[in-house]
Amino acid sequence: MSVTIYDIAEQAGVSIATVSRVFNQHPRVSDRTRERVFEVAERLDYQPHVSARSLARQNTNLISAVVPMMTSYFFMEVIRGLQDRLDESAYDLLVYASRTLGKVDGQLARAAQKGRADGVLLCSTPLTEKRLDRLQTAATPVVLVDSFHPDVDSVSVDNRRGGAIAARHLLDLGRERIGLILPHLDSVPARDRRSGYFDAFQEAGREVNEALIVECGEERDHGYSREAGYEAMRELLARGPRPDAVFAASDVQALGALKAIREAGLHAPEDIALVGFDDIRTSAYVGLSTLRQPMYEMGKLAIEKLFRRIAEPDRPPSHTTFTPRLVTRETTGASANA
Amino acid sequence: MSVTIYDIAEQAGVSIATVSRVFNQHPRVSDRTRERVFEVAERLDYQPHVSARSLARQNTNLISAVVPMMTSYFFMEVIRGLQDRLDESAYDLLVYASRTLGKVDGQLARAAQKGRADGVLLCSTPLTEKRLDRLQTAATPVVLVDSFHPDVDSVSVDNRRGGAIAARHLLDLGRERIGLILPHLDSVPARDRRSGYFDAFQEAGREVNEALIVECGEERDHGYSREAGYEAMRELLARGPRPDAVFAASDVQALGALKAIREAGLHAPEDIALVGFDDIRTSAYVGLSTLRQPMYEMGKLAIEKLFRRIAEPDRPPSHTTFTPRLVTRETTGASANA
DNA sequence: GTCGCGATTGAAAGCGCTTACACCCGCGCT
DNA sequence: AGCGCGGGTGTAAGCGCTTTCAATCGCGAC
Repeated sequence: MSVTIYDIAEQAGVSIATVSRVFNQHPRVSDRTRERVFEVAERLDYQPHVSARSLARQNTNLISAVVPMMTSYFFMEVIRGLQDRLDESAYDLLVYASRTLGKVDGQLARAAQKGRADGVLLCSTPLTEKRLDRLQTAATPVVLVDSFHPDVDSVSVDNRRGGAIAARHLLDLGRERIGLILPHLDSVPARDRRSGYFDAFQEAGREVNEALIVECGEERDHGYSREAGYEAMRELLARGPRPDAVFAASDVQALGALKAIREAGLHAPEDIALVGFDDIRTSAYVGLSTLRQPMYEMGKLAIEKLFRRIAEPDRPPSHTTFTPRLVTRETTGASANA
Repeated sequence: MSVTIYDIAEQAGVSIATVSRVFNQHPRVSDRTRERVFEVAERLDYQPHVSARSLARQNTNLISAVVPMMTSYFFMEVIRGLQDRLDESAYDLLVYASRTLGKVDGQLARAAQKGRADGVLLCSTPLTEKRLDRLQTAATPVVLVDSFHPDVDSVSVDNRRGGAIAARHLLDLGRERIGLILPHLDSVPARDRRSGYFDAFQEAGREVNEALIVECGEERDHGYSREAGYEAMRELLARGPRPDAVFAASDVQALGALKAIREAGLHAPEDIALVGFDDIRTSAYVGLSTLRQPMYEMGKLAIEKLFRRIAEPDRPPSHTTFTPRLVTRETTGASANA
């Protein structure tokens, strides 16, 4: 049906081996033959068949990225980083996204199926032993993004440190009653940010007031939602002596919290200083102080690491941790400049 | 190296054909053999090799999506729709994203390469004859998203109608001097929204005042940026008798415009009513009136159409146009309720 | 004039799977 | 007893490409 190397070989009067060599830039092909082959290929509008090539070469030039909750700005940016790096290579990107963490194992299975891709990027997903097993029997190179395992390459953010920076910032402002709004604690980053919050108090020689901590029980989006933040803030305001500062472990929640604050007739930062985490787009717009992660760079680096591992499967695992950067805006008293 | 059907055939005491049949749910396999094969496969941890299967079957179970400017919320949602629909199928998604329209042809070439994918989704990209040619010689089924060509399936939004609705809304508010902020006019949706704006004036028997139309010349993101909107609004304010309403052809621009309005000491909607287009996340948050497109549904439907076309390559092209829905919020006088 | 060598090329064996075709077998019929 | 039939299975020919190995051809060196 469609044109193959056989057609080209025939019309160019050479063997298919030679045609293949031409397309693979094999050095030992005479210039004359090369030109002839190219000429015929052009004329017939030849395109190599990807699957055939993959089968013969035993590689796919494909990278799969498993990305739960891709809706978030975080992953958008990460993926942008991936793409930009991949653009410079011959690899294409297979995206396995899902709304829930529950589907991750299914996606991972598909992503790492034999002959599917040359490498897998696993994002924001704890690497259980079972998952590791699957990946190892599949012998697929993996890089973890926003997650950690000692035996596997990873690119992540020091969420704990970030949490500490956030809490510290609020402490530095002289606030006394600093609340904490958390997503569902199944989320590893959430737990780490929480730990950081505790760290900051400890360092400052202050006691954490557990009454000021609210965890969203919501399943949907793991509690990473505006609504969850809104409810949490209302809860916090209802509970009793009101906080004079709040660290929301994600920006979407912080935005919900901000709404609750305003509805209560209060103001940020005067009545309640507010810090989020992530630096999503809206944050800049509304002047929310937050912790920014180098998402784009993480994406680029992840691909970089994956390439390195594909090239040298036996190199020791490498881990990179970025420290999130505090971005102070109106909600903690910086003057407007968004 | 890794386990193949030969290994299974050997250990199960059958031929490779039978093993293959078992995995393809071929009806004519005795229950006993089937069980034996499954048992061995399980034990050896067998996984079919994707490329080999693709080559033999001449299909890939892959769909490629070419998505310029994926950063936008619009595409996030579209992709979410794609994913949700694909999840129910055996297909995986290949994403070709790029920041600029300039790379689209390269991406399209890769996306539609022979043996790469069973179908292509081309988003927000005018289908030139050259592109159509390439796709037709590749014989790859295509569905256009947010773009139109009579010969090819498409799912799109009636941008012209949307533009008219927006302008009409402002006219209905009794505004006299209604400005228009446009992205770069290379963008087809931008041109259509502009036409709609003209339509509304015509219908209302009113004259368009060209002095109130500003087009962003910016190349980056095709002028779909906050900065572009900001500059455009300042330009508009500087030009002379100031508008009492503005239709910004995209929300990001509208947000920039809103900032410029506030900086000028003015208020929306009192001094200047503002309508955007897209309903990005931040819009709900800041109370920007806008036109909402059913992005998620578009994604789902696009896949649906692609599947249908893959199944029946010769069916006549089908076109679906969604009409964007006006969402009125504070910037055109609705009371706060975000 | 012959030999050896490197540069070119072709033949053919895969890569792992699907599938058309043929074969075998046991069954119910006549 | 002989026949046709259909379920269950194996054989083998691809799918379109890569790559090893060997063959061929000049060409300069002897």
